Amino acid sequence: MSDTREKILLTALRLFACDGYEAVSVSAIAGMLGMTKGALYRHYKSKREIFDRIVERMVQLDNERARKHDVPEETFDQSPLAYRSATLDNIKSFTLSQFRFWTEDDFGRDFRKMVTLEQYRNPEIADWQQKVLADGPVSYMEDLFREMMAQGVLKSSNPRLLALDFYAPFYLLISMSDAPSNGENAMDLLTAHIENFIERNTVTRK
Amino acid sequence: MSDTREKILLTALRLFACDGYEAVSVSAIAGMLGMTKGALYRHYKSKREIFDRIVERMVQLDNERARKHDVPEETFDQSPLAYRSATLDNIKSFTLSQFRFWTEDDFGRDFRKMVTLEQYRNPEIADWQQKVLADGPVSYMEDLFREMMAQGVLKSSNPRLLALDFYAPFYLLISMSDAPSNGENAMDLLTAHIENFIERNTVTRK
DNA sequence: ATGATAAGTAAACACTCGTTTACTGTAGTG
DNA sequence: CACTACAGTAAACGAGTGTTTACTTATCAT
Repeated sequence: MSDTREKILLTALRLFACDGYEAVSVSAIAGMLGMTKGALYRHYKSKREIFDRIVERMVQLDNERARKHDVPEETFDQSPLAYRSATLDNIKSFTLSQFRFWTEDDFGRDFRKMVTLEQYRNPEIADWQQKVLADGPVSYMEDLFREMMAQGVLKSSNPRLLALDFYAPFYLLISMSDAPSNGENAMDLLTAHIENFIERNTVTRK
Repeated sequence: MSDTREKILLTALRLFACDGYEAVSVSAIAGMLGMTKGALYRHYKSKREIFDRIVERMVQLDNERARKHDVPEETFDQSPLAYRSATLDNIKSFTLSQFRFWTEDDFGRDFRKMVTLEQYRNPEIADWQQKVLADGPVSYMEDLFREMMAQGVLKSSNPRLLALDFYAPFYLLISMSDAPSNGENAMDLLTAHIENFIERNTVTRK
């Protein structure tokens, strides 16, 4: 069955996430699954193919999550008040969900770590890292905040700076959660940051 | 002369910063310097020793910079007003100087990248990364902000959350500066962030 | 039962790894 | 000049790399 194929992919990802692609040997992957490396080549035609299938899986997963969590169009037609609270709640829950994925979900966490280790020698990976984890989210939030300022939901200010203020703690807390010691209160800190951010930047209603 | 020894160290660091320690071969280091790997062993007794000397150098450099940029004690005796502006100016210039070091200085930038690539398999490196680049600066700023709140320089709020708000953009902009495309305006964005932060959180003087 | 198909092992392949050894210049000193 | 110390080369070492090959099982439909 193709269950072995899946186990190989996940085991390889776990090792790639810790040591990097080059430092992980085919023998190590096979050995961790209790088989010889010859058997592994029945399921993948090369070590590189495992890596490519992992990336392919993440791209697919990312598209699904983007389609699922995209801002629903119907909220635009609602009243400004409902739109405000709905959008802010959406942003908060979406952000926390994303954080959980990159820090607690096995595939998300391992893939993010692997990307971290491969970013400087693989241009495709570098692009992905910027698009999904660094510059991309900032630009996305910038556009969203600019729109919300125009609608009078957020106080007027520099939308790019505001996006940086909102997203940067998300990014730093991910890195801090990689240290085994202080990985527990990261979610609480992020939640407090988001609520603090909303309270400080929302137009006070009458 | 020991000039060759220095060239080996810097060349190895450059390669480690791109590909990671394991993925860089001794032949590659020697080849980049136009010599054979046998000659390299006249200057270092092993590949690992080069790595250790690099870390040793950074520890020493870091101690020097810490000693140099530490908050001068005399400012504590000055008037609250002078203390405030002096401290805030110090924080701003210190932060910008640090940012330049990690993004523009060859040794600082390469070492930071190498640390990024080795953090998940080297506990010593992981500790360093947290202490110098992630959790450490946040805790440091937290203590500083708590003190400044007690002295009435900053508005009262959660000092840890405030430290996160201040430092996280610094951390994210470093990552963004690694992408070759958008590495130019990072300093400007960081400057704007700091000025914005100071303006928003300083107690308005009469 | 028989043949086919898939999944596994063990060994070999050519190559590279980090490291060591034997040898070659070459500069400086008595 | 002879001697020493150093910096370099070329080659070999054993171990490990990704990959291929020949061979062994076990499952399963006809």
